Amino acid sequence: MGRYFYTTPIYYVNDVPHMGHAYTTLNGDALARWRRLHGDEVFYLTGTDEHGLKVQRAAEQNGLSPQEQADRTSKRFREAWDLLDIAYDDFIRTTEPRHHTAVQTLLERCYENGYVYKDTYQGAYCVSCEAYYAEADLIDGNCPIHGFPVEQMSEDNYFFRLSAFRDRLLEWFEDVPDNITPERYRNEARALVRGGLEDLSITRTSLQWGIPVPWDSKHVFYVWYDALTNYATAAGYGTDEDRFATWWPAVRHLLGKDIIRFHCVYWPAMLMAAGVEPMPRFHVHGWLLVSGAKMAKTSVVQIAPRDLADSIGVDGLRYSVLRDNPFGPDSDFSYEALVQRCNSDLANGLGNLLQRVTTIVARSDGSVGTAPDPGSPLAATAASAYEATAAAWARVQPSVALEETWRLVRETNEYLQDRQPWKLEAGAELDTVLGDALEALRIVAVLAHPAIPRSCAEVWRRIGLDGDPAQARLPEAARWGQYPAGRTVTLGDPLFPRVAVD
RNA sequence: AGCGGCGUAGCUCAGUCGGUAAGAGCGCUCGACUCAUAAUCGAGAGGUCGCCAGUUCGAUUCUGGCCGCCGCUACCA
Repeated sequence: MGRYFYTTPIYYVNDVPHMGHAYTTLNGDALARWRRLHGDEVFYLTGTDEHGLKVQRAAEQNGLSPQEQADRTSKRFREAWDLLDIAYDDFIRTTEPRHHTAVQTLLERCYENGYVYKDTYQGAYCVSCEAYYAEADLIDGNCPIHGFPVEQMSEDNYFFRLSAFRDRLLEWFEDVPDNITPERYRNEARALVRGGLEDLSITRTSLQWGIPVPWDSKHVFYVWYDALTNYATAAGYGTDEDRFATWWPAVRHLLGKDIIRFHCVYWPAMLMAAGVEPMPRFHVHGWLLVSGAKMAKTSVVQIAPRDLADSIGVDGLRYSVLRDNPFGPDSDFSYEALVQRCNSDLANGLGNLLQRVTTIVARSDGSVGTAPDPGSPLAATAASAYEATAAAWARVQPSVALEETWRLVRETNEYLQDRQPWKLEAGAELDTVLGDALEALRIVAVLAHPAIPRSCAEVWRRIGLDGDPAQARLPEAARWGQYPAGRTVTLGDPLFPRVAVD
């Protein structure tokens, strides 16, 4: 039995949930469900990042306290994930006491180990923004937001000695060939390390909405170092060392490519500085693009998951997102493509298959299901579909996994076309053909469960099985021949109604 | 500019650690079927695997160059 601790980034509460957030969260949910199907111990973590200047600002604008602002937006993320059937095991908020404890513990260890020191931070400061800007961000020497001249300011900050970790980080890359996948992002992360690392300022005195530095209460930790630590917090760091020892070695971070630097360079260095082992593993994905524009930063095209789920269904959305957007490269995201995928794979494919099988069963033998043929030609298809599906999930390629699973759907349709059960008289041959089709549906319901849990449970129910495919245990559950004769099969409304294109 | 990535059928994408591997789905054309959600099944058309050169018995797969697109370049999560 394995152990898997999957994480999403924690989402910043100055923004409401959109498909960019949902993409990472759905992939994590499906991966977690796939592992649970194997009886593995799984801990799936998501949450919200609630400190920092932007939250303080948003709160002021809305006439709220920062905590109220955080409460309000954090709730919207939980609602979005509940709507999408995200089975998270923990939802962490960085304003929780357990997180304060973990951040203070982790960074105090870094401090005690000599990797944190006080120095003066100097930079271009915009008084209106109350924020520093890098020279490159300035527009003709002016603040990019207000257009006013910036001032050279300086303040005392604590710095993290990132520069001390270059060699150890490179050793980590050397020792762990799959520390970051896909490989393209591993290369990018390694290039960042090789390119040279400068120390980082990790505290602020100009800001109140943050976690206080334990050895110097005038400072709060800068929000990134607060945020990254959430993964350790949730595993029990600083509050439950036994629990931490159990889960930390199993940690796998899912993240978008835009935050590689923070996750794949800064975070491992912080862990090294604090003496935490081992290093996490990282699974990095690209962006969903809408007409070539990154969804997360193009406010006009921000799409709320709810709006899509309303028109194509929760499982329609889950399936399409996972199937059509390979985990790794950037991919195009469009409503038309979602609808197309729902109609072809779900309505015409799985849904229609279920409908034709249950219809024929309902017309014969009083709706009672029959047993499959141990020597069915579909047995080999089911076996290879499972193997290929499992291999793809293991490589963190949900789109490929679903493609492989759907081979069984397709070949079952071919099989029915070939045997023409609607022409057969009641008897052994008809029983065998229907038994085979029901068995194929049973196996598909298990293999597809990570992507479309709700629909698979309904398939399970309609073919007369007890419980839920979530309770099935792979790889045994994929073995051909387990559908029991004598169950009552239910004919219902189409499982996935076709979606109109407009 | 430096560093990094991407470029495979109309579309969305797999794949090749160099050799019968040029693939899938969708879309399209023709045909079959009618149990089923105008669904299903079969056949077919469609690509010099961005361009050029090199290494090799052989490259889409390796190396170099070029073209096109994109990301990062540090305190904006």
